Amino acid sequence: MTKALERREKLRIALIQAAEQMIAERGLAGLKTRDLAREIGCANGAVYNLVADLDELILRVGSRTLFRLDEALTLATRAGEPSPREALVRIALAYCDFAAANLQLWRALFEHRMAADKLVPDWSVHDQMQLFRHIYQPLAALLPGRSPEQLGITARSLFSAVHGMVALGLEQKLVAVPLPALRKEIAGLVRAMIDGLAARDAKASAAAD
Amino acid sequence: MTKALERREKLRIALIQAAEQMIAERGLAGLKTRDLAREIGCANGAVYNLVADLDELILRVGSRTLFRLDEALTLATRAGEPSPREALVRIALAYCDFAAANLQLWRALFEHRMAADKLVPDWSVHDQMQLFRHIYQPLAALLPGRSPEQLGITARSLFSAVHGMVALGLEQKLVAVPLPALRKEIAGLVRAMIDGLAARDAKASAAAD
DNA sequence: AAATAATATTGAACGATGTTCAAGATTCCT
DNA sequence: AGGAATCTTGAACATCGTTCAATATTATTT
Repeated sequence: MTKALERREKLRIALIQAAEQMIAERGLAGLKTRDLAREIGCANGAVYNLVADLDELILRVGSRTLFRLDEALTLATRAGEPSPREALVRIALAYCDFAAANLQLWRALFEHRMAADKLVPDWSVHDQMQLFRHIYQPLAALLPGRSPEQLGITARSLFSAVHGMVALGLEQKLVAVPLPALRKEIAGLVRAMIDGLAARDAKASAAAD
Repeated sequence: MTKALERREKLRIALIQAAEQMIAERGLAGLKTRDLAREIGCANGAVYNLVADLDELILRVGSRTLFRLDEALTLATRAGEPSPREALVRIALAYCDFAAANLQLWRALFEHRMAADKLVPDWSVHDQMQLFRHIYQPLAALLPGRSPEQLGITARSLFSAVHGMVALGLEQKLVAVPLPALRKEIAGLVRAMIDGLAARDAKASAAAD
């Protein structure tokens, strides 16, 4: 009972890789079971032996994308000894760069929507939370007066704000903005947000004396 | 040659309204030509006498949504005489409230993606630009040192940042955050961004003396 | 007002798609 | 080696958006 399972596992991996490549090349809407089957050399029905449905396959690709994104964000603050403020700027720019370099795969993370009745499996939800931790530590250094809960919320807000700038900035619909200009804007607004938050906390802490 | 055209025009309007209601109730993916045809009382093929394809229909609904959103943002700063800073906060909260109250229609604005070859018609692109103008005026009052071009870019960045917070905040995927908490977060981060931007500009202008 | 031309509407049909499942091929255990 | 268990297959199904020849309706002409 090993030969069959080995083959299955190899095919499973090939399937996920083929799906990743297909999304990267043709977008989430370009992912077709028959093309996938032809690509990995099996019947189209066989896809459903490897994966429950397309939703799971998309989530599996999303998991890989999130992992690579996590690596990119980790790498962003490795070089030198950036201040917490500059670390946050670097993370934001790394997020922007990753999205630009992996446009379709990054879009798929947010475009995909499960059927209303089915719910996202645990392993997928868990992946998504990990991103905020990159922001959490520098933010904690910058805003020492805040509780862990407050910091978690603020970290998510900061991430969301940068995500919005990247999302609308990379959208062709609105005025196409060149990538360097977008990076400059992101860096500027991140610094402004941080300064504004720190000033507010400093004032609150002074008033408490 | 008037009887036929009148009927057509009435049906066209009914079609767009039916599509709007259907998206609001079942989401963009729940929009089906056969259901629309049954709803407005015509053959499913007749939909293509009223509208080129589903893309156009979705854009027409989007146009209506953008118009209502514009109204909501206009209304936000009408009452009282808010300072520019508070006007921007109100606009951001109005955006959040509109998105929450029109969740599916608001999502459709950003979920929809044209086929790669076809391009968005002019009348639809034009609509989208108008939103930034609400932000432009208060921002110009707060950052007097900036050129119109700089203000336009910053206005778009501010809008994008708020959009990101609303988009990820209303997403069920991530930790579901209650609406009042989201509104508080948005107000806080908008104030922080404005303060940070103003402080930066003030410092630059002082250095120029 | 009747006949004819022009136009609009219809709904069956097409091609694509995700998904299922009985039949056939393969693998595993004794 | 042979039978049981399992896996793979690809044809079939349901559902889409979209098209188009046939039909019904409206407009124009005599």
